[in-house]
Amino acid sequence: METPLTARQAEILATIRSFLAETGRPPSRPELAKILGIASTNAIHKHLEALVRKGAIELEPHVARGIRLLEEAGLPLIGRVAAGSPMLAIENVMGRYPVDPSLFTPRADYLLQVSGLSMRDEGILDGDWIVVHRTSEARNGQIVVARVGNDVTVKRLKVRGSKAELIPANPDFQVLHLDLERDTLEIEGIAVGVIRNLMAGPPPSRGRRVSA
Amino acid sequence: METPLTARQAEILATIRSFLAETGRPPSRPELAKILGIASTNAIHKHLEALVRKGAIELEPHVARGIRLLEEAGLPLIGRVAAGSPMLAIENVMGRYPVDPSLFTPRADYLLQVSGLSMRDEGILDGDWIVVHRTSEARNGQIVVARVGNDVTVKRLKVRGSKAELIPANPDFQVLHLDLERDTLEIEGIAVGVIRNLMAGPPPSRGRRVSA
DNA sequence: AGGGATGGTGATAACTTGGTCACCATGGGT
DNA sequence: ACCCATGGTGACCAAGTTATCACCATCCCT
Repeated sequence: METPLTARQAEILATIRSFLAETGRPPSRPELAKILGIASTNAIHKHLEALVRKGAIELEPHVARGIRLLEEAGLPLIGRVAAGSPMLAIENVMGRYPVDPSLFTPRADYLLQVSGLSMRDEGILDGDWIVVHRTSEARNGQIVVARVGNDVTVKRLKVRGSKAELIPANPDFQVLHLDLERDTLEIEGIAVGVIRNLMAGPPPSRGRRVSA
Repeated sequence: METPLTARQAEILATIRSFLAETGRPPSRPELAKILGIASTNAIHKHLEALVRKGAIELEPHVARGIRLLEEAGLPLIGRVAAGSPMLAIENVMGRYPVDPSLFTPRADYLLQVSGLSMRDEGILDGDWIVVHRTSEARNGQIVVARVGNDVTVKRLKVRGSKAELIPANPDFQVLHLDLERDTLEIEGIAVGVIRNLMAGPPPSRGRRVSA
């Protein structure tokens, strides 16, 4: 979305989305007008034109229900995270994959490819995708995606008072001890799932990836 | 689908499916007629009525593009497999989940919930879902879903001549040796992926499940 | 004070689409 | 030889739908 949508336009877009999810077909202008409590289909028409201008939808001219949503489908897969860059920065996105966010709870927001074996004993292996729910709140014992300085890491979290521990699931790796009054610990999200592609083998882990 | 579709009806259905995938909206009758090289929209109309009778689609009356596909979405999750019953028998299906078959290669056909830790060192844990591609052909070294007698099991396959081995990934479990001239080994499919729901914990593995 | 984007009413013309009728051809089953 | 389901052509109307006109109100910005 190049230009930000107004509140009303976002409402129209959300209505289109839910209509599509419920009925399996895009709404017509009269249908949209009825749902939104608008008397004239022309108001809808102009809203749709605004959404086209702002790149949110496409309209097929002279075609009934010719509305196409232009959102990117699927979840972004995050590979190596450039130092200091926000997790979802374009440079970190390796692609989008058709994973249904509602398959996991809480809702999945993105995928994070793991490198290394520090969570091996939790069944998280090199190259696996962690399914991440974006949140800054995590509870003790949850597997979190954390940012410590410039590094992004996946570990089990344990907090007691001002002391925090990031605990690997592999005796070969060391627990990371943090003093919250001195060190910065940012929670990027919590791991809600794992996806492994067993036949993806060929390119065996090229490039630095987020260390688990 | 209660009644089997004719070849032509299946073709119509496939056309609707691909039109929907490409444009995001169901086709109108004239559009279908044009794609299929049919001159009269009435032929389409009668085909659609046939598809409704056979339970393949629903039609919203007096609504443009009011075609709804009635296929079950997502992949079936197979839990415990009743002795001797085919893998996909209704009694074995615990539900359907929105997993995109094309996310894995070769294409995913169903999900199989694993019980036990016999594949622990491959990062396959108790309760994980194995993503399975249905095939009777497997190559050496692949993780297969195999039926030995009445048991369904997930193991790594190794065949040499008439001898076969089903190898667990956990030293606490034993390799299963088979003589193909005496024992029956049916390959149900190969594992192409793993999905783990980290927050699904609550019901800790109730009921017998397919042993890995 | 004026201009422009946004959000809306009401009406109309033109086109798209669904529903239906009459009629025809083919193949399988009785 | 007959019936019947399937598959198709051609034509028509009613309803659904898109597109466009004139006109109005509010808010923000210069």
